[in-house]
Amino acid sequence: MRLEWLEDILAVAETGSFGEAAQRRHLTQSAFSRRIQNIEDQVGAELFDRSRKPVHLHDHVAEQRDQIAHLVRLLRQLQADLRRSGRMAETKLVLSSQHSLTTSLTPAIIREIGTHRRDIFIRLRSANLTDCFSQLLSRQAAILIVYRLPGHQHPILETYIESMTLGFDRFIPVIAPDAAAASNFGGADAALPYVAYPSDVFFGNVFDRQILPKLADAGKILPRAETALTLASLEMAQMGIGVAWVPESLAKPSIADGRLADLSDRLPECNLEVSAVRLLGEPTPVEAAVWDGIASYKIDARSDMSSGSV
Amino acid sequence: MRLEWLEDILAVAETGSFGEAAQRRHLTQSAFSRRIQNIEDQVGAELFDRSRKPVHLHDHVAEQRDQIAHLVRLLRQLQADLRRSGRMAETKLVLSSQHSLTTSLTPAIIREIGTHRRDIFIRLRSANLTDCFSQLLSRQAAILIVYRLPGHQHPILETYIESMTLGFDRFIPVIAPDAAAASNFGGADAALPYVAYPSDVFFGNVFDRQILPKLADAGKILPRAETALTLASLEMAQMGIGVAWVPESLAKPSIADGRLADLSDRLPECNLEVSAVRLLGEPTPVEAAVWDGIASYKIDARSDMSSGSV
DNA sequence: AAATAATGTGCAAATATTGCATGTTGGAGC
DNA sequence: GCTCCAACATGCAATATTTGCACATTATTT
Repeated sequence: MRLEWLEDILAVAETGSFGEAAQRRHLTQSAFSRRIQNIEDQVGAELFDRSRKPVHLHDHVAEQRDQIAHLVRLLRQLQADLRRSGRMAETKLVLSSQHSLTTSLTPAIIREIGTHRRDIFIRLRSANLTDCFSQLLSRQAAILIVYRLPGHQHPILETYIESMTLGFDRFIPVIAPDAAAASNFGGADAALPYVAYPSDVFFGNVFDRQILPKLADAGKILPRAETALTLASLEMAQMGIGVAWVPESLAKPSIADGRLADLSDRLPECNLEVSAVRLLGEPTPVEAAVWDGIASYKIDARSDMSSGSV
Repeated sequence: MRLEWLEDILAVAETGSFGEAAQRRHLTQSAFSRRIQNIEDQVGAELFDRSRKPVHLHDHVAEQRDQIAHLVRLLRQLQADLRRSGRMAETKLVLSSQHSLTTSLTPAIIREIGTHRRDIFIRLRSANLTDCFSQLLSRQAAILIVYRLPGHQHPILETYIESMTLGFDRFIPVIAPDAAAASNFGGADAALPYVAYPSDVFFGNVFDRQILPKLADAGKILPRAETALTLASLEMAQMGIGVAWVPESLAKPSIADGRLADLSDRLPECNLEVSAVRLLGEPTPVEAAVWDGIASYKIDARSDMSSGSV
């Protein structure tokens, strides 16, 4: 198995044809065709369905597509790590943050640490809440930056982890200003169109437990779209698809320049806490330094979080 | 980056020389030497220190050794999955069990499911407790078989998971029979030699919290060896290194044929619960079937667990 | 039943890999 | 410091793989 092969397979999956994939891989179509044949020989199975043109991924390959993409990332990373030649051998650290924080608070934190300790190299990963904790448990990440509901627990027992509150944020309803004007959210006539989260992601949970119960008439809300990504939800709100509940820090720039209206005075909202998490135990010196750096960066998200670059 | 290359690097890491590694990789030393040079060219960094003979891994490569081994496993697995050609596309499931259960109860469970549903293919993974939960969170495993202390919680909040008690086991002290006879465990004269677990693994925790407090004189125990693996601990007890606390189900065969003596009448022990765990949410049909199969297999570990093959 | 677009194949040139024989080099022993 | 040996590198020729080009084949469209 080779990284090249995985990239070839993904190229076909993404372009939908050998010809286009060949272009992308900088090969003639014929050479590419035989490369695929070779891959199939080596793997020992037919990967593509040639009974139709253009070719089509076999089901068992499509199933592995995410895994293949994941392995491509890991292999590239490994190559980069091997090449890095240990120049900063003992001063690197993986920090994982929840997607919705990766574009708001986390960059600011990393920048802050960078100003204090130029010798520390931080690799930022972005993932959903459970993946973040999964990375922490498997020590693929040393520190997490995640949201949590004030007064609630993290997904992992506190006996395994140490956490630190960095600041506060709000989960607020927003919508495109024209759509806000056109509709009467206080009234009970029209159903409220909104952008939903799947209930198995963090903000889906927050919505179900904190927002839904506070809605005057929960039956009168109408999911118009669903996405697991907060950024996509924000985008849909801007497009006027419906109301989206998002972290205030994320919506702040859009609200400031008028692309979004804050509806938190008319619709329910709730508070969020931003916290840093690490495993209990003996931290490495770098980990301790970064942890302390983060500690010195505690801020009030409501005023400062949007200062993180987007 | 290629799987072959990773295997080459590991071969050098494990054998400590190009010559031996070449043999293991079925190549002449000269060909192997140039392969390594080629790998270094492609990666863009020197991987081995040739200033001494035999060659020596550079630090930044040694650091990545675990990651490389991990990637080798993932790539082999991917190849197998691609080759499996979807013959059993929708009827496979990953079950992860704590190391100490992988050799006792888990095989029996899998065998049991196999008799009911020949069409289901179960892939068994073995890992430590936190890795098991990490796999569950990242959906690399659908179901876990793990120990837990009666009345205690799993490492992950119960709001995310569903668990089911399969049976009971005991965490008991054992030692080689001759060593047992030679020493007076009731008396307070001699320090008690024992095999310790690191405190960051599950059984280390169990020992610290459940066994240590019950020892008459905790100062009088003397760690003679430390291992994270229960099986290694069992082995050391058989070699007479000291007392080892292990799950009764694991020690049962050795106790039965006289290689180990059960000291639970003279030294503290505690109960363990064996449970199955899965994520809350909509299970796939296969997952539901396996869960039900496991449910029908609830047993009393004290009498039946050792029936699992070793 | 063409016409067309997508993929496969024969062939020769270019590259890459290997084994064998042999050259170099670190380090252990004196 | 010298010698020798084991460990690694390299020259070379044989072999295997990969590629582009031109063209054949096959599915889809009209």
